[in-house]
Amino acid sequence: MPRSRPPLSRDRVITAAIGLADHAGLDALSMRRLARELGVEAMSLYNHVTSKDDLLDGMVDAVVGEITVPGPDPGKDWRPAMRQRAGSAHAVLRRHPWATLPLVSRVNVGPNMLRYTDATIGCLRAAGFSWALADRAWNAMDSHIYGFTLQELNFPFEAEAYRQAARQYLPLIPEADYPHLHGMTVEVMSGRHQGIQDLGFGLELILDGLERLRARG
Amino acid sequence: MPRSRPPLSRDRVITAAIGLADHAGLDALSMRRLARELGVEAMSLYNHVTSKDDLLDGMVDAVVGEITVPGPDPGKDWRPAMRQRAGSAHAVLRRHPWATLPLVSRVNVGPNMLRYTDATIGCLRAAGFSWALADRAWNAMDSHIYGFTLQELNFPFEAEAYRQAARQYLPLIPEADYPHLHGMTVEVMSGRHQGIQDLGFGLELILDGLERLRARG
DNA sequence: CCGGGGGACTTACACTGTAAGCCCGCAAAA
DNA sequence: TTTTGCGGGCTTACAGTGTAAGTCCCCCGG
Repeated sequence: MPRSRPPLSRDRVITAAIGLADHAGLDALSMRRLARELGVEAMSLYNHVTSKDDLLDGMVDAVVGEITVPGPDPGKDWRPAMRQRAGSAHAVLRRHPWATLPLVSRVNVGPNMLRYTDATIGCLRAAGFSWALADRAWNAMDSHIYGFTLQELNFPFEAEAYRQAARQYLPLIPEADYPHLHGMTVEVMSGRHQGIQDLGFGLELILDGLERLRARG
Repeated sequence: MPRSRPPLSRDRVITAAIGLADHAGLDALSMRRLARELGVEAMSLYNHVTSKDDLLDGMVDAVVGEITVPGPDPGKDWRPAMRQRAGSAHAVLRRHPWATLPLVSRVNVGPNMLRYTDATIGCLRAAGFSWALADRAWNAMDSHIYGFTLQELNFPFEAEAYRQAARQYLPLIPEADYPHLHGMTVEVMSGRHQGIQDLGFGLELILDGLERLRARG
């Protein structure tokens, strides 16, 4: 006898949707498929979610909830807190590769998102940033985090796979037409420097610049 | 008598698709709708485009073709060339607001894209960047450009409209729960500093940091 | 014991991308 | 001039999408 399944709920729907997107991609997330995963019919989902967009908003906010929020008092140096914030956001977005696009391409005002940005602004303010500078600083750091993560998602993560990809693309990049890009590709293939960039490189440039502006008052 | 329309071609299809996406949004771009716009049936498009993804690739590459490419020799200072490149990319992506997402979320190897990155790398190399540093520099700058543009697209452009938006969102941000974000929102509403950020702020931080690294060799 | 309501269900609609096959008109070959 | 081939537009069809509307049943409070 099929035991009566646990009752549906908004949380169960969102959690299942995240799981589905995680291992089958966002394209595979359709209301019918998600319902099947939950042992339910498609239209039943609409008792807990007003639309697919609403579902997506819930998914994104749940993912943002996984990010470690910076503490309110950064102490003498605010930069470690921001490094940790960026690292955590990046790690979470890597765990849910589908999430970055909806995160950056729609306004999100879920509770986790609000808490996340509130903590960030609070940390900057406590470190002595003016409102205006905190706004710009937050914007610059997030631009980097999201932009970097998006670019990174298009490429293989492992160094060896990255070299393979370079070799695969090389025929598309004849030296006569694109000498510098060709050279860069060969350089990557050689392994002399792996193309895997780290988030920290650009982030440190930004943090250093911000610290100078902050100190200047 | 209806004069026979000009013959279809890949370029005509792509150009019409860009026009449609520009003024009706990417969601409105369906093969049937695009065909109607061209006075043709949907399936006819497939004689010039292998799939909708192929069409999207073509559209993105055409948009990238509008970006002004940096010259090969930056002279004494490479930074003006990169400023101009970033500004041009940003302006183009603002002209085609739908384009940033497909640009960052898929691998693009169209001729314009290749030319664009080739010129960028060439410019950095000519300025004395090592392969490795040029790669990281390029990555950091593009992360900022794309991340910034994406964030910006979610908000109104005009200062007054921005203040309006802040006022509209304020009820969602009770001071008790989100004191700092609330404070920031009030600050924006007051007009003491307009939330409109400029691309240059973060970009200059990155350029300065890169110049230091370059000079250090 | 008897409503009433919440939640899952069925059906239906307009729309999507695109595979398969038809058919006409024009250009090159005979 | 006639024949032939074929490129490019056309029609039809299919599986899949989000979701509006309406039905039914079960459980819980009065």
